[in-house]
Amino acid sequence: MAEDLFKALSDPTRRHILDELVERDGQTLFEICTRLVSKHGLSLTRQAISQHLAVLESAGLVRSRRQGRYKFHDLNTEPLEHIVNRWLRPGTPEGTS
Amino acid sequence: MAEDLFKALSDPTRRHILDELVERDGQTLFEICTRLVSKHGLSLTRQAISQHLAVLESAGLVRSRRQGRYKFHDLNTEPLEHIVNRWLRPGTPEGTS
DNA sequence: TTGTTAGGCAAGTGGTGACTTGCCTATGCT
DNA sequence: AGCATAGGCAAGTCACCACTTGCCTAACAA
Repeated sequence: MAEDLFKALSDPTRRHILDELVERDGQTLFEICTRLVSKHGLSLTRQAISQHLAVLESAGLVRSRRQGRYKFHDLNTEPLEHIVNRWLRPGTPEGTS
Repeated sequence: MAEDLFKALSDPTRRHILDELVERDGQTLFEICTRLVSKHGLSLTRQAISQHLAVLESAGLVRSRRQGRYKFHDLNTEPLEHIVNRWLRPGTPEGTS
């Protein structure tokens, strides 16, 4: 649903998580935690990141695959491509690509 | 700022306003109010829409021009084009357009 | 089996944002 | 002038969301 997508993107921490997954796909929860702390200076609990990942996953922006006791998270940019086209003028050159 | 842009898009009423402005550009506040009520069944106060328009305008998605006692609102899709490119994989075909 | 690591579940709290209500200013018409 | 229309300002309420705390389960290693 579009509602979940925009709500997922509305939080800056979740956008930082997406930034991390663009750099390196298939990260685990603890990896994302430590990289958010070291690179962006965010001091958040593991549960906070876990909840953010759940929101991103329900929005279709992140897909997760469980492997043993690890859970790897992969980015999925496909939902992003629809959100801009919604408000493009009919006849605008960018819409015809 | 990117923060304002995503926050502006996070509200469904604001997205409906953008939908209205795509259909007909340069609408006034009362026009947007009546069309939101008639087409989307939203029952909102004039002030609510006014505040939404202020948010959209501070995000750069709407530009307003005052003319007499009327204030016309125009859509500006330019900020939308940056938000997708942020998370496109380097090397993805869509990113090279 | 004991300990450690990776992750999940659930309740509670604080702050922000959407919406309303009430009143005020400004433009245009007669 | 007087009145109606188009819009703005400010305070107050309410619900939702981000975040924490505490405890629990599952997998691997010693």
